Amino acid sequence: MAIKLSFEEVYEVVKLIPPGRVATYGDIAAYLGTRSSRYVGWALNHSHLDISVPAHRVVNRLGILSGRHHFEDPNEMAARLEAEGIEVLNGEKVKEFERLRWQFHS
DNA sequence: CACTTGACAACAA
DNA sequence: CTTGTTGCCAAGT
Repeated sequence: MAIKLSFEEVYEVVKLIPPGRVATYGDIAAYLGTRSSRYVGWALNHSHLDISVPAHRVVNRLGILSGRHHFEDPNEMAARLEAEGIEVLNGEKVKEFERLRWQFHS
């Protein structure tokens, strides 16, 4: 499907992440052809208006749920991941992140 | 156009 | 662990 514009580009990429997998801001940025991971996070910040965007599958390069504070309940992000079979340590870090990390366009 | 802001990344101290 | 700097780049003001 054709990539749209700006924020929607990020949304579309995030939607490509299958359940039980996660991706980093840097990976998404690279897939979009930019090196600005900040842009991805910033776009995701506006994604609250679009519930179809699985923002809980996006973590920083360490596998930390750095965006959990932006959910209404910080625990919800980890809860959603666990519901998909992803183990979360201390409710903030994805277990075996390197193995679960989704790689776009192999 | 100039400046600031970000759910980042990588490094320095 | 913390704080700070630099790079990055679209959107907001």
